[in-house]
Amino acid sequence: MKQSLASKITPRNALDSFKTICAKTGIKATHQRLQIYDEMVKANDHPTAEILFERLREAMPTLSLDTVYRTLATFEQHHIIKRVKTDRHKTRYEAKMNRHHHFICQECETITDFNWSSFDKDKLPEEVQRLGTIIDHSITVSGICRDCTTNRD
Amino acid sequence: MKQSLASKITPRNALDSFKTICAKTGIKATHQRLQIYDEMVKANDHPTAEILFERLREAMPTLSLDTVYRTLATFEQHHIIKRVKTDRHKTRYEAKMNRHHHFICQECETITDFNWSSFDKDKLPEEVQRLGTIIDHSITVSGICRDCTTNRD
DNA sequence: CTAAATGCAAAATTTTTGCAGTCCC
DNA sequence: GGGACTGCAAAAATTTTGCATTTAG
Repeated sequence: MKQSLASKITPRNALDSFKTICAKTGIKATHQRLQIYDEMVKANDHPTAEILFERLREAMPTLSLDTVYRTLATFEQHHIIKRVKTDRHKTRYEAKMNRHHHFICQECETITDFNWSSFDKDKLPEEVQRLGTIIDHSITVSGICRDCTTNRD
Repeated sequence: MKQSLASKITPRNALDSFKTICAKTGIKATHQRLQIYDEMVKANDHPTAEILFERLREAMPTLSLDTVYRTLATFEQHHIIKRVKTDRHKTRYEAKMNRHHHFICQECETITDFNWSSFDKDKLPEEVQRLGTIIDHSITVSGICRDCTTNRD
């Protein structure tokens, strides 16, 4: 996989680096985008567009939900963030761009990242490579998280 | 993973076996469910609820889309079919219940199944097992399929 | 300046729900 | 017969779009 622009950026210098990302991708560094990106980098809970909107609204009362949607779509196109595939309908997003995998709780919908470096080193089977050009791949584990298991009747 | 009820059923005897599935799961074997299940077993293109509805409508003019949604939800609850996670909004479904993985074309949204038995034999890392009870897991590969690569300008 | 981005409102898309009637077990 | 299921219509939920205005480069 191609090294992504955002992969070297830590929360600490996210705001400083965002202008560089914009310069490289050719998108404009607006106030809204800056804030949305910052919030995405801080978030480790794979928020939906709506959740992100609620978080940002406090500091930006005039922000509109459609701008959040449009911005996230733009970020995704430029590989600044990723969509996360879940079984549910609401699309969720993450700014963590290095390779990792997801555990998704079927009960509470919490998404937890995990690493599996020995898997990451493996090549995908020939059969898959023949299907086309591979851009990305990851493992999704679905189950019931510890919290939900404990809290069950 | 627990062996699913539908996994031994081939298209040939799908209709015959559907009543058995219903008996085991305790759901009623209605005409609509029979037809929807049959269509799902025949389909190898991971259709959406709407596409399935269109296919069935010819033979069942009074079928309604909400019944298709409700039926697919019921089937999913009883592990008769699975939802397929895609980046896009429309939920897609499949009746192939044995372990396999997906290649999803980012251009045409075609989902192609592939097998990777050596991966399937591996245990997930300890780190993941600690997150909770694992129900299922699979690999999603995203890329551009051969057809889309060829047809590009 | 100018093309791109935003906010507002309205629409489009996808999925769910209430209810009255129908059908399986 | 009784509870589960269906169809209809209407609503809910999620995402997208058109347009006038504002803003970054």
